[in-house]
Amino acid sequence: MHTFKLDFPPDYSYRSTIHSHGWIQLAPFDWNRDSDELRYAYHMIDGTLCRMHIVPEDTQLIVHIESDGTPDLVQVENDLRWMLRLDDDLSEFYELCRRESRLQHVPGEKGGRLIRSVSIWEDVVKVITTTNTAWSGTRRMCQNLVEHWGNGAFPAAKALAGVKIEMLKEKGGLGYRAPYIHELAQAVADGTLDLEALKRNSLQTDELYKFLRSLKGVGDYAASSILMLLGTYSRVPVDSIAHSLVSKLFYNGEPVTPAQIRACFADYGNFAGLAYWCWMIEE
DNA sequence: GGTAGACCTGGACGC
DNA sequence: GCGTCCAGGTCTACC
Repeated sequence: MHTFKLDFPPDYSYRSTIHSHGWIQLAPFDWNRDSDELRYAYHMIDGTLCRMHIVPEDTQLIVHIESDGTPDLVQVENDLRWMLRLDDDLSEFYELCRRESRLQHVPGEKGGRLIRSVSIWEDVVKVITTTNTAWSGTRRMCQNLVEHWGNGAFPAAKALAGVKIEMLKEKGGLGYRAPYIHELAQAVADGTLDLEALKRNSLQTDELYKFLRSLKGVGDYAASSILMLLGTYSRVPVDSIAHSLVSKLFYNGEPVTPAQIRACFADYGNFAGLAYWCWMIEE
């Protein structure tokens, strides 16, 4: 067992971050309501299984690491900083929030940091499992993947690439998404696709969006959601919730189009998606 | 470029 | 308990 501490940046809230969206309800995340402890397991680059126990204490995080090998603690810290967005600067977004009554609470709550998985691979697969299903279905699919092919962590692309599509449908409960996720796993596993490079990307939003849309199973909503997880917030992820929210708030319950939804948040420019998100979770 | 239908699953509902 | 319907995004074929 290894233990280290991480200091919070001044405008950081651990609670707001882990509750920023539903990710901590998806395996391998495991949140303890009473202690606020967050557990998470993942395979490091060298394949070592790393289990984290994260406990907040004043302005610090106490991080306990269990591993079946000798973990590279520098890498673990970097992965954790990515996952909990400890290095994100949202000051520009907070300035916008202060001018909008519905978002004025966001800077005070130090909100807007969307928790994410350690790997882009895991987040892309998870976003695909959110599509065309209820949240309970997403939770079930993620749980199945972790249980059957991840040894307690989210399965590596290599692990899923070797599984038959029929098995992904049957045991994973992925349904028609199984071939999409299988194809993605194969491309990542054989090196054709380097999703992790997106962490260091310098692509323009449009190029990044176009690239994500080229992945099977990733449509407009999924690509926009993945962009948000990558820290690019200019696109609103238009799903059924967005339709009903915008319809209720701005169009008197009348049906709305995706263009009308985007137009409602256009003033937020590079933060349109994040503004929508903070707006939506408040409703 | 826009539209219709298929994809898959679980949950709600009626019988 | 069983059957039917619906919600939830994306893909493909077609116009």
